[in-house]
Amino acid sequence: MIQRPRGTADRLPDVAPAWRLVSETFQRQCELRGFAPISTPTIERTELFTRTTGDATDLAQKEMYSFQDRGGDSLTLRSEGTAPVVRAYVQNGLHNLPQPVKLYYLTSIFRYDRPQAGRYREHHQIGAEALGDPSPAVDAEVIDLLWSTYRALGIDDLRLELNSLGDPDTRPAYRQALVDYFTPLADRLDSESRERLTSNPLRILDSKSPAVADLCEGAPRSLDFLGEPARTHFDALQGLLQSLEIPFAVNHRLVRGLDYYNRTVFEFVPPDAGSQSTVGGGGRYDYLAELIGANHVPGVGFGSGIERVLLSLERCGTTARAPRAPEAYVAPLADAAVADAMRLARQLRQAGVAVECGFRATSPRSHLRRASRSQARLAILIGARELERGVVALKPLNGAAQVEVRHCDAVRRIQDILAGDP
RNA sequence: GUGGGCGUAGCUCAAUCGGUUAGAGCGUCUGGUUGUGGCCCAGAAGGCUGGGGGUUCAAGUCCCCUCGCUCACCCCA
Repeated sequence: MIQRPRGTADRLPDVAPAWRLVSETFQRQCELRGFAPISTPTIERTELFTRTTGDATDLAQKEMYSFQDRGGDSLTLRSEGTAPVVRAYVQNGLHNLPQPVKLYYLTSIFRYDRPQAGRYREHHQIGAEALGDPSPAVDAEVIDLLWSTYRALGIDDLRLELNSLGDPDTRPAYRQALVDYFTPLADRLDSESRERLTSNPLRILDSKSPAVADLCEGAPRSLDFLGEPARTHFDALQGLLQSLEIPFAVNHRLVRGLDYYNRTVFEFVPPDAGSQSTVGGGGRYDYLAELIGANHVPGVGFGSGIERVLLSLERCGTTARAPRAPEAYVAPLADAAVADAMRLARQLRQAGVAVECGFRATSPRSHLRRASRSQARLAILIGARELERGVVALKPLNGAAQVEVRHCDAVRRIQDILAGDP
């Protein structure tokens, strides 16, 4: 049998309540802050991702779902949320709106990677981007949005880690300092880190190898290389987070996996920090727009994996409320009653009553079994007898007595019964 | 891309040393005398034992390959 592609998932109805809780909670937090929804295409030109993400990143080197379309263009399934939003901002002239432009999205992300716990080839992210304003307050606002979303979901055990990577004019000096530090220690680095010494020295700091981690302890810190504006920005951000009472810890080894970040980077990580444990993360990317050939547009944002938020939700014991159960169940007992049953069901639904309809004429026993299992509070029976006399039988499923009402009064009487009036 | 574990019904699991027609619980469907639910009872449907090859008189069981799932590495969310 044909099965779903590796690393993808069918989302069955039983997970819908939790999923909806996450998306609605996030949406509400966004709207409380004036963030507006945006969606971008599932496919983008491949260069959008390769030029922004960075050539040396794993994402660009081996994780993109790229293909040629029939016209010969190279397209890529969205591998990351930020670059498409920046592209859309520029392409649609959103710089003509009051700045910053605050946007949010809920979207699928595709990365060709080996699946494991909390990691999929297609996963989903909630994300937000604030474009057009370089102020540290915008960084704080964006972090507050994500933090508040987690809190509103009952997730209170994530650790916020923070760092600043500085600006492009100071990055080379820091990069060189790292190279100078690690080069004499090269024989103690693993092969991957040795390669990064030339390709992407910052990412050595990210290594989980214990031996490399030890070496990182003594490595130069990005904060010591910040220029004056970046320094001021970072200090201001920390002050704002403190006044918002959002706890955080500076992590000198936090560098993030995408190259376009400058200044602020942050991650929310769970306490049982496994290896791929980031629940959400982001940062500032003031030079991203230029990478795709646009004018300068400062920006800051984040992405958070919904599947991982769901894991945190479970860990913290948050449960979503069950979906609405049908209130009434309409049971045709004779073939001639099916049309009537469906018509009555429609009238009830138009009146706002959730109704499940039995589709096949069968025994009362069978219908009532279904009605019970459907959680409906009331069964509405229509058989040959009822048709003949222009009535329907209403049977409350809580054991109360069955009553007969005229067909033309049915909707009103049913609403009364469901409302609790006799 | 690398390594470990696991693949039997929709789900959770049995099946002795390699031995007859692969079973159970749950779930699903049907029925339990006239048109009345839950509980209970009965019955039915549902399996190429992931797939392919090999060893053997005989394979769910042993061997090889492959696919899938899963966990970890790498990396990300």
